[in-house]
Amino acid sequence: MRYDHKIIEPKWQKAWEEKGVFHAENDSEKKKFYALIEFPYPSGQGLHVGHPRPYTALDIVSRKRRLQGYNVLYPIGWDAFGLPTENYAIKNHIHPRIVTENNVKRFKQQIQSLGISFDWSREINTTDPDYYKWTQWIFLQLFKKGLAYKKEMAVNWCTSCKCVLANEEVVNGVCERCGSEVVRKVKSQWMLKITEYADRLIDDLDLVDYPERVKAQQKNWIGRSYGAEVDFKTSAGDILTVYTTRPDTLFGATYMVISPEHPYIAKWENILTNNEEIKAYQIEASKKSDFERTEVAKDKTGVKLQGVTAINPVNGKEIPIFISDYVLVSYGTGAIMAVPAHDTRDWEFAQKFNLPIIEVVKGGDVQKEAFTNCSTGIMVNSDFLDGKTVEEAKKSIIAFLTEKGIGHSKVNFKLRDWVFSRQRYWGEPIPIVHCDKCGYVPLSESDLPLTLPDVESYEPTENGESPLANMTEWVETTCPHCGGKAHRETDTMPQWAGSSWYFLRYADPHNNNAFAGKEAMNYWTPVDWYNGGMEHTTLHLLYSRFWHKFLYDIGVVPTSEPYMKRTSHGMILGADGGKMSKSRGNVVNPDEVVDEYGADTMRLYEMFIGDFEKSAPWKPTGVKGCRRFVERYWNLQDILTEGDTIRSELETSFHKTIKKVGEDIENLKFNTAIASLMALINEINATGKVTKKELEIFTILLNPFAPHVTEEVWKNAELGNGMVAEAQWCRYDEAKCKENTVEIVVQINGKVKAKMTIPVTIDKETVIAQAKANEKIIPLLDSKTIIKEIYVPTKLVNIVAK
RNA sequence: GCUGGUGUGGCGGAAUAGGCAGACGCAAGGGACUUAAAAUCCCUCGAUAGCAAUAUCGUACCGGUUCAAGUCCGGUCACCAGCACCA
Repeated sequence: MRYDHKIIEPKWQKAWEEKGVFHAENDSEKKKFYALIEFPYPSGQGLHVGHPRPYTALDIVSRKRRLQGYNVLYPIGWDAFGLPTENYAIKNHIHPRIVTENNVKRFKQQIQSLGISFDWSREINTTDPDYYKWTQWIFLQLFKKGLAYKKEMAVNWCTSCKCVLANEEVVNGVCERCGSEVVRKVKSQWMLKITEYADRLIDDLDLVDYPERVKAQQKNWIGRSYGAEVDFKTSAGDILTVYTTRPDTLFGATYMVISPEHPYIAKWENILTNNEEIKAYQIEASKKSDFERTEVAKDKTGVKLQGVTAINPVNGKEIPIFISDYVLVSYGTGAIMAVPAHDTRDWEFAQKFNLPIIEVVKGGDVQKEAFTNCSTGIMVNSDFLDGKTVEEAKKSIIAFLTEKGIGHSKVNFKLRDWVFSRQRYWGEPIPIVHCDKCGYVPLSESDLPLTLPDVESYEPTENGESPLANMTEWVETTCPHCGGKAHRETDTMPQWAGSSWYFLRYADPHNNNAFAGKEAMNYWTPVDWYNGGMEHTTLHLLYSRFWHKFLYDIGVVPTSEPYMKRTSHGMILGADGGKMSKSRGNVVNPDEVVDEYGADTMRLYEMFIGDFEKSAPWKPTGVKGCRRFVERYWNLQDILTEGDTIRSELETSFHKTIKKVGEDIENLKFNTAIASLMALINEINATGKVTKKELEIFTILLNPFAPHVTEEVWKNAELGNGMVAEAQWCRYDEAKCKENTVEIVVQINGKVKAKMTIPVTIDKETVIAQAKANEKIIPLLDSKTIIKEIYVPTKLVNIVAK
């Protein structure tokens, strides 16, 4: 019998789909398991071999769970709104809907050829009005709770996409998608108050099982810091409030800095005597993009405010105020107290402007550099704080400030609110109208979905308005509140909207009355295991946790966290070790691999390639090795003999392998699971035959990895007709995982000198006596004194001798 | 600079809880089968010395703990990812 994947694989894929064996049941008594992968963006390029890595990984887990008797939900859909599709549509004059349809068709066909056990009956698409109706519905709830608001502000503007970006979408000063320059632009934008959830987004990470690197990155991004706000009196009469994480160093504050955008500058115009100089600096600062502002980070610039000074509240000293762009208007109060002795930036600034540096924490040489270590220092030059540790000083100064009413403790975050509107066509319309009388008015829920109108041209406009703005007929409408004239919001939602809640829809994808039914969510959520890329840690993953918490707060989802467990896969690189990309010419198309070697081989190689969490280069010769393994397995059929037991000489190996494969799948160690199966088949082949029982067990263990060939062998060997319904995951006997005898090493002074086979039950004295009697050991111990004898059961004997 | 991670043969990578470093696979070399090639099967495969048995060295680098260190501790270097004037 020849192994022909081209016949076997389509045959089983068809059989699975016809029988619906992977359909999850909503009314089930069984235990549930919800596995989730990040649903793909159907791009024009189709899949490359990187895509199937996470799909295959969770497919293995899902298939194993089914064999263990779980009711498994492993769904798929399309995150289909977004710029690449829109740009393609513009270029080729095809409607984005058509482009999306075509791309989805191709993606679907590619994914189906891999034999992933997705429940296709629950397929969703974010661009489907029946779907985005609920995306809009959630937006309305956010609006009603005051968490969606419109604000005129400086935003990130991608010069190529002609569209605003969220902070999370700006990477190294350029657009995350297209790599073009990002500039600051003042625009009126819809914002979501993610900052309201900052604390919970950090604290609730304790409730979930995420990799440390993911938690750390989210915490970092949210950037919580503990400090104090302190009021400084100024000669202008106004109180200037600063935020500091080092209130303990207040006695060392020798000047203050406010950001160039600080509102007091305009307020003080009549008092200040160097307005021209100040204005010139403000203009200079506003011209710089964020990128430039960080590029010149080392060189401090600024202007002293002439005519206004401040008073240090603890020692009454008069200190100058500067403006400088190293102070950001968007963080804290936009103003700082500068303590050059204990802050690197303040130190640099003080050097340049020749300002006094007063040491208040002992431990460094503050004339040479700022001393910022606060774990060891002791307070000096600080009146009532002298002699205290930094931590003690923090507490007592905050108590002092609070008592005097000139300060209080304060928590700050780096996280900014989420800029939520996009000046593009291919996204969910924002269901809001603007009425001159009533302001921003939400559409009634019964008017949802607000569908995207067909437009002639999707081109982004030069003036920064959405292409929808030209659709007068659509834009002009009546106010749902007063019935008067009003116009629709023409910006659309960002790419991340539809993906912020999609996993909920899978629980109940055809529900017309809610985004998902309560019972369905109670049963299926939270997601048990979510695998996705690291690149989404501060984007999709953070956004969807935010939305979910909001939905929890308004009582429409049953859990406060959406995903119980998160794992992350490494990238598949090109054979040259670089990232796969068209321009490098190192892209491998899975279709070719499936065609030449079959989906089972492809899946095995995807998993065998290396540590799942690390990136690894794709090697065509490695694929061959996996194909050989599949054929070796197939050829077991030629040496099949009757027998409903495992032969005794293989018993230990089988039990060990069952244990190992099962555990490795749970721990993302697919590579070693496959390695142990390879080792077992080598051992079987060495005996020249295989019993039916042995083949059955091997087939079950291999099934999650290589589902097609195992189904075929299952049938050929007359084990049954379909594994999904019939097979059960194998159990192992812990006692049988251990050999009766074991080979141990004999060391002298930690170096291996001999090996011997002993029964596992042997006692220490006997082993050591045997070791000393070993013919290789006797001459080596000759004329030496034994100092110590160590026996590690089943491992080794070590004789320490001089 | 801060945070998280990584460093093991020619290559991808293994190595419970400190106990034989290099599992499994790839590549390479040799052999069998074949008219020949492919496929398959068998053998070798960290370095150095040796015909060999064997010996010495070897998990980025330096040092430490231990009978025993890839693994633990202290320090250094390199690389990857994220953040970065966040007071």
